[in-house]
Amino acid sequence: MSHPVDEYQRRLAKLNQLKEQGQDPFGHHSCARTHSIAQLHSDFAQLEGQVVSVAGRIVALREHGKSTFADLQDASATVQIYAQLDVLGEDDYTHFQDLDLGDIIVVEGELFQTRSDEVTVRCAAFLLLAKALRPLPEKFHGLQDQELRYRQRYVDLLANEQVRELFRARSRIIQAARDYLSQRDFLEVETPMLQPLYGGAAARPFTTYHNTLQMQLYMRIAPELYLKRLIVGGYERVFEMGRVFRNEGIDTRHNPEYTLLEVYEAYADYEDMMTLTEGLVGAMCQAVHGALKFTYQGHEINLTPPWQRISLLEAIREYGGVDLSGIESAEAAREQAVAAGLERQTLEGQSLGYVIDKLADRFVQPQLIQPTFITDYPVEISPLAKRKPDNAQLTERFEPFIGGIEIGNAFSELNDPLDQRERFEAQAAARAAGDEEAHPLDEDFIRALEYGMPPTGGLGLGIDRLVMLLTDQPNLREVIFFPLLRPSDE
RNA sequence: GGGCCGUUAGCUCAGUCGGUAGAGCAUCGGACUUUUAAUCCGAGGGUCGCAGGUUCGAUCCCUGCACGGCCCA
Repeated sequence: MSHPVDEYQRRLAKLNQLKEQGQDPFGHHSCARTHSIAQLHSDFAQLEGQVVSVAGRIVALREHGKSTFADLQDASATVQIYAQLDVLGEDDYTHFQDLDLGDIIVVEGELFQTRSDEVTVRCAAFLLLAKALRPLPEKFHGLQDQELRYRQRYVDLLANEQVRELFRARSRIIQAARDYLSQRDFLEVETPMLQPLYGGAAARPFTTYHNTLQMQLYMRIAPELYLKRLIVGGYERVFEMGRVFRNEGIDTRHNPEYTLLEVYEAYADYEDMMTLTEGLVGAMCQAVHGALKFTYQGHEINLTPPWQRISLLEAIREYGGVDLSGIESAEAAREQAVAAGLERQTLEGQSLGYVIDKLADRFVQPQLIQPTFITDYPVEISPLAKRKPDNAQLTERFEPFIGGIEIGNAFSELNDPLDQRERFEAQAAARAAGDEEAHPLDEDFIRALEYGMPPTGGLGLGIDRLVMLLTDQPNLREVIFFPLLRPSDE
């Protein structure tokens, strides 16, 4: 080799050499596995001395001249393979030595223990099932570069066991939520992701186009308005867990597409939704911690019900030191907010409810480490929630917070079609005034309410954020397999 | 959108008060039949993110850009 050859070229040459010898690693191979690798360990007492067949990726190679050790990894575990010249014969042993880190093989041989008690397969035969043309990341540190980890999650996963485990935890958490609801007779349903009109949240949508129908469509920002139509239709307990799409910024707690759980229960109200939230989030926590306690970024968090309940205005007074009692105009609230340290510019022209919400975001939310329900949100920022019986300016709504993070939103659903129309009209006015997150008016949804919707409690939970909390991750992107990134140059 | 930080070998990271760079792992060659972050001997591998500027000379200083991270909006 007069010229330096890079690793990819080296491996490609090996692949071509194999093909010339009549072997195609990517061809059809029967790879009858007798056991998962985890079974070799768990059932070693029974399997010792027997011939087993396991398959996986080579993640380590230790060559000793006339014998070679390899570590083979499948989805369940890792096991050591021992290849010996006098067992395999010269040709096969040479082929074994030609294997590279990352190659995927199937190995057959007797199971034994080395003198240091390592469970090991004595390789009697092996077959290359897939050639890895690219080298693995560094074996001890794995792949650390955050950008690469997200862009090439497959490498992150194959190199970092803790990342594989993290996403298994995500799956268990989601399964726990489904089980919890199914056991309580909630029906899992599916509603449109492509919608002619979007609604159910304050957010800007992604827009798309249907060619044949020649119409603009929106990716849903929430399933809410469809799920409530199903309550009108007579189902009493429904839920949907699925992706929603919001055309807004990306940060440690926002990804443009994320997984939202929405639950609706007829003949229930927002207080029932608090109880449901406590039970549901508790079950999700149990699924990964086996208890109602966990640690998030150094904070001990206890999910034992009942969670703290405090109204939005009380919370602002208690946690933020801003007393808005008696304040009725947006201007007066804005002055208070600016005095407290909010930027005037962001509050200009906004409603009283908006100012209150911003005060809470800034001064209250970060302090809500233990699970807390903030209740009684202003009606102008809650266009789908029922008003409080004793105060028409507030709604029967709450947001749950854990670890300083908002994890959901819930209310007694507004079922008065006449009030709903007025709310939509107020939203239209807000939109005309420049609020791009205001709801468009959905005539068909009002018509559905006009057929009569029973009193209903509704709950939305941000699944990614809950997973982030329950797995102690500081960044939402850590719990989304393929977070959205700008394309790189390469 | 703003501020701060990062981008050096395939990977993990050092480093150069401005004189074109190092380690470990990985790779290649040699030794080694119970090792396991194997060990020992030897070797190759870099447009130091991209583009300009300052300078005799830039990976290092300056400006812009790209991508990412953290914080703020």
